[in-house]
Amino acid sequence: MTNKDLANLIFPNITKTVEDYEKEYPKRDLKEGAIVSRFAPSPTGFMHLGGLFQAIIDYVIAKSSGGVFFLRNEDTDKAREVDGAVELIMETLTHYGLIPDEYEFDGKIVGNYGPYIQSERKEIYHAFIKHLIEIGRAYPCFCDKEELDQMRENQEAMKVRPGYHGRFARCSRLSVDEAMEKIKNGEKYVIRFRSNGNFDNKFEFDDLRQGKLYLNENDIDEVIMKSDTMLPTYHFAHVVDDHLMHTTHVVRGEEWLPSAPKHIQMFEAFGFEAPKYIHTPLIVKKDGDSLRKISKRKDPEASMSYYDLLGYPTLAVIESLMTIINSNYEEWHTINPDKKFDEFIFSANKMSTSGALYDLMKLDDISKNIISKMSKDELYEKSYEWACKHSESLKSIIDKDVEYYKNIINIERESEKPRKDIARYSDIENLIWYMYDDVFDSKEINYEWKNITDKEEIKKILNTYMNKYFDLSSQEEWFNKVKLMCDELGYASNMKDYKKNPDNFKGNVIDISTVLRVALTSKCMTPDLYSIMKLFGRDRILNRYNKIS
RNA sequence: GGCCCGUUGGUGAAGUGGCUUAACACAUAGCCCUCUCAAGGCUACAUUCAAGGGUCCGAAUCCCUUACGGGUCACCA
Repeated sequence: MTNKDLANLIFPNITKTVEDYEKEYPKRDLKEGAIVSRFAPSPTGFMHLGGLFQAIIDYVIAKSSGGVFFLRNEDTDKAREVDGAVELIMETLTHYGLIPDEYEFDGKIVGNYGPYIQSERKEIYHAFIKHLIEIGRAYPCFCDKEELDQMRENQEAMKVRPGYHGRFARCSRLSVDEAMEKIKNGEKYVIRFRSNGNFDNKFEFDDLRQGKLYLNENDIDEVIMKSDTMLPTYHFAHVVDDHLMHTTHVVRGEEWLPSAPKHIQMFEAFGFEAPKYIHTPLIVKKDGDSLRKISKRKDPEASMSYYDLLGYPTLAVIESLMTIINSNYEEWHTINPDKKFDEFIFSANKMSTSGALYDLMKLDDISKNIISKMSKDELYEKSYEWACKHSESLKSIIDKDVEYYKNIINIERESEKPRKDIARYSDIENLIWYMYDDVFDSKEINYEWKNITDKEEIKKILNTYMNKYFDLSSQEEWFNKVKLMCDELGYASNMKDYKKNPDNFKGNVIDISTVLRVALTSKCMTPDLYSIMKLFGRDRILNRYNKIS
C-alpha cells in the first residue's frame, strides 16, 4: 500500500487536483504593484476596534495601489460561530465605507475567486490535503485529546519544548498499512502536516512592519484538518485560500507572528510563493499601571457599537485609527485636506512597533474638527440619520421644523472659523434644547445667573432692553445698543474703562449680556447671542423674559 | 519555562551616526483676543530617549548585559 492508497481511502470522492484549482483561479489581471488584500474575520462575536483597524489597512493599501480588497468569512470553527456575526461585519464595513470588492453575502457571490466562505471550500481543502498525503507531507494522526494532554504533561516534566514534534510525533511513524487499518476500524483521526523543519535552525522572515526577523524553523506537525467536521484549521486554510485568491499582502494581528514559520513551510511544501506579511500591533489600553490588549468584555470602546451609539462620524473613527496606523497621516491630511483617506500611501514600516494606546481624547478632537467643517445640510442629514437609530428625543425635536433645526446648527457654522463644540451627534440635543419653547416649558429651569442675581435689577435690565434698546438689524447694531444700555444703567460698556476703575461702575457689559443670555436660554454659556435672538424673534424673546419673576 | 517582539513627555509619535538646544498633533496650564462658551493667536510642558556598560572625534540612533512590558506555545481564529 502506498501514500496514494491512503489518500484515496481518506478522500475517495475527491477527483479534482491541485493543478485543476490552479487553472480555475488564474493569476489576477492587475497592473504592476497592485495590492490584493483581504479582511478575514471569524464570525465569532462582534466587530471590534482591532478588526476595523486591520480592515482600514487592508482597504487603504488595496485602494491606493489600484488593487483588490476582498472579504473572506473564516467560519471553520463551527462551535464558536455566532448567529448574525456575518451580517454585523458586513454592516460595519458598509457603515464605515470600507466596502469590499469581492465578498459573499446573503447567498450572493461577488468576485471570481470564491466561494468566500471557508466552510463552502471544503472540497478545495480536501484536494490540497490529498495532494499532501500523496507526496508524504501529511498523515493521519489518531492521538486523542487525553493522550495529547498526557504527552504535554510529560514534556513539561521533562522540561522539553511541548508539542507534536520529533520523537513525540508518534503517528508520523505509522506505516501506511497501519494507518489504513486504523481508519478502516473506524478510529477517529485528524490530518497533520509533516514538518521537515529543524527548530534549531533560524531562517530569515521579512515582515513589512518589523523588517527582517530571524525565526526558528517550525518542527511541529500541525493539525491541518479537524476530525469531526473535516474542516481545515486556520493555518491550512490561510495557505490554500490566500494562494488561490492571489492575496499579495496579508494584514493580521501580531499574535500570528509565532505561527508564521508554519505557514511559510506549508507554502513551500506546495511550491507556492508566500504572500507578504504585515503583522499589526495590538491596540492596548491602560489598566492601572500596566497595559493590556483592549478587550471586548471589559472595555466598551473596544466594540464598534460604542462609537455608533454615541454618534461619532465614521470618518472621525477612521481618521483616529489612521493616526495610529501611520503617524504621518495627520501631516499628510493637513497638506491634502481634500483628499480621501484611502488615497494616503500607507507605509508598513512607519507603523508603530509597539502596542498602540487608543486615545479617546484624540478621537474627540478629530471628530470636532470634522463636524465643524460640515455644512448645515450635511450635519442635519448625518445627525438626523443617527437620531432615527439612537435618539427618539432628538428626532422629535428635528421633526418639529427641519429648517429651524438647520438654522440652529448653522450658528457660527459655514464660516472661516466655525464652532467646534460638537464631538458626537449625541451632544447636539444638550446644546440646543433651550431653542425649543415646548421643551423649555416642560423642564424645571435652573437659571445660571452669574454676577447679577438680584431679581429687581434683572427685571429692570430686561425691561429697559426690550423697551428701548432691542435691535436685531445687524450684529453690530445689536451690540451697539447693548453697550448704550450699559451707559444708561451705570455699567461699563468698555472693558478697558472698567478694568481701570471698576469702582466707578455697577458692573460691565459682560454682566449685562449675561443677564440677556441667561434670561433667554437659562444657560450662561451659549453660542452667539445675537444669532440666537434672531432665531427667536421679538415675541418669543419677550415671552421668555416675562417668565422671570 | 522556551521562542519572538518591544521600551523616546500624560497620549499618539518624528527620529535610520553629526542638521536635535529631541518635530508635529492631542491633553494640561497660563496669557492675549472677546458679549459668555467654543474657536483662534501666543507661551510653558523630555538637559534627555528603560538602566548600566562598550564602540566612535561624535550615540535616542551601532554592540553587550540587566530590568520591565507584550505576544505565543489548542482538532480557536
